[in-house]
Amino acid sequence: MSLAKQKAYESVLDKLKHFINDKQLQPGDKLPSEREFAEQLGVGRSSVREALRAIELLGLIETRQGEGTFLREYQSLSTVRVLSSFILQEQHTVEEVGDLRRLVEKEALKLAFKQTRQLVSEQWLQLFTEETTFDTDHHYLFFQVVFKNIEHPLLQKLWHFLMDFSHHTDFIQYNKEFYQDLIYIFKHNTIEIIEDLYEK
Amino acid sequence: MSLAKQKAYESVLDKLKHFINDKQLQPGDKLPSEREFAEQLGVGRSSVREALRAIELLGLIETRQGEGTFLREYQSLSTVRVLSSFILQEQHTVEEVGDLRRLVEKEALKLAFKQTRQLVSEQWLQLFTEETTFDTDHHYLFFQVVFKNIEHPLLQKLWHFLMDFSHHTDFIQYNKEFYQDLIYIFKHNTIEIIEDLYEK
DNA sequence: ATGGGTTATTGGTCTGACCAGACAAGTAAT
DNA sequence: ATTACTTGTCTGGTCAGACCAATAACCCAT
Repeated sequence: MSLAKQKAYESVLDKLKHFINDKQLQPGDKLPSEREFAEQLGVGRSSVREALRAIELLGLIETRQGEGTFLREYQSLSTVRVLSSFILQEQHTVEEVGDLRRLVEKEALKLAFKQTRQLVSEQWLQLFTEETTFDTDHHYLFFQVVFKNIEHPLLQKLWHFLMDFSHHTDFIQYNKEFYQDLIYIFKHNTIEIIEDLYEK
Repeated sequence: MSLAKQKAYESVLDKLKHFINDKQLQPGDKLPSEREFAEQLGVGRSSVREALRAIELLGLIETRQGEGTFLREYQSLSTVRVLSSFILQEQHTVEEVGDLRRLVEKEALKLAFKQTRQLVSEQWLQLFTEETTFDTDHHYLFFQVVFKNIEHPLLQKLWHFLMDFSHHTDFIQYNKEFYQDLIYIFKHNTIEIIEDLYEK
């Protein structure tokens, strides 16, 4: 039926995906050489390269001439840099990304509240010094604490992605009270208040 | 100093960026052919292809054999989709995807409640016939109504993606009462109840 | 053991070839 | 004149081979 014929480089990506999965490869591990992989899959080396270049641009792999191709820790920064350099201001998506980011943050806060309420609030307090500036970087650190303490890699990755996007397009604006309220809530209040905090 | 020598396909991407900018190309417009572009830039066609394949994977362009390469409307989540197919290889994420899906659905419900409460509940009622089965397909239709009525493409795309994933890995199980409760809430209650419904 | 040169391997790049899909112009049949 | 077919020429899709550049592995002389 309506099966769009898959391109060679796309099938290479699928195979690569399986390969990584089967061999349980970790970041830093070496992938097969381009020539070897091409022969294994029965495709041309150029097709393998197209696939590798694509995910290299995504920051998923790193290639070193003379050495090989290596799995990399996901660096969403590079992705965002590439994307935002192509996408000139799409106004509505910027806003929508912000919505989604706040949504994810809120849910993460609730998880943190349930799971590691005490631990998080302690680490938060350490973030505040005399000269704390409440900019995007501070926001990042603040929620970094949250995501590091909850067990939810997917939520964390999504958040990172959304943060990077915001970083390059918009500024994150919460006032000082927002963070102070959160700390107070974690110390004294109940979880329902978090919802209220985000309703405004 | 620290100029890491740029790869050919990366310089192609830069040039392409400028090209799009200079010519003020819009989504749907045609890019130069691979051969022509290669000659213009003084690089091989394979390098041009590596660049194009990379941003094709990002969903920035669309190629049609025999016709050419065309600029595409930016699909912000196509990136996430690609990344996810690589990142979501760990087993424990099936559950996490479910979490995220419920999160998105809940937020969408709240939006729908605020924006098009009446319209949604009317359309919901039409979904229930005598022989309604409460399976994944029904769940899809039920929330399809929600997402079609709220103005949030990003949330909608993310939900679609998560639904696709759930479809292939897990089944979505809510009992009949869940949907009936929602309809009742939209008719008679206040928005806070939605939160309660998801807490159980 | 150590240093240095040689060799093999890997990615980086280009070229040329051929296939397949799309399309327009030209041509033959009606 | 209209229609249907053929052909040429665009386009991307793919492959094989060649060569360069950088690194790693090896071997040998010291």
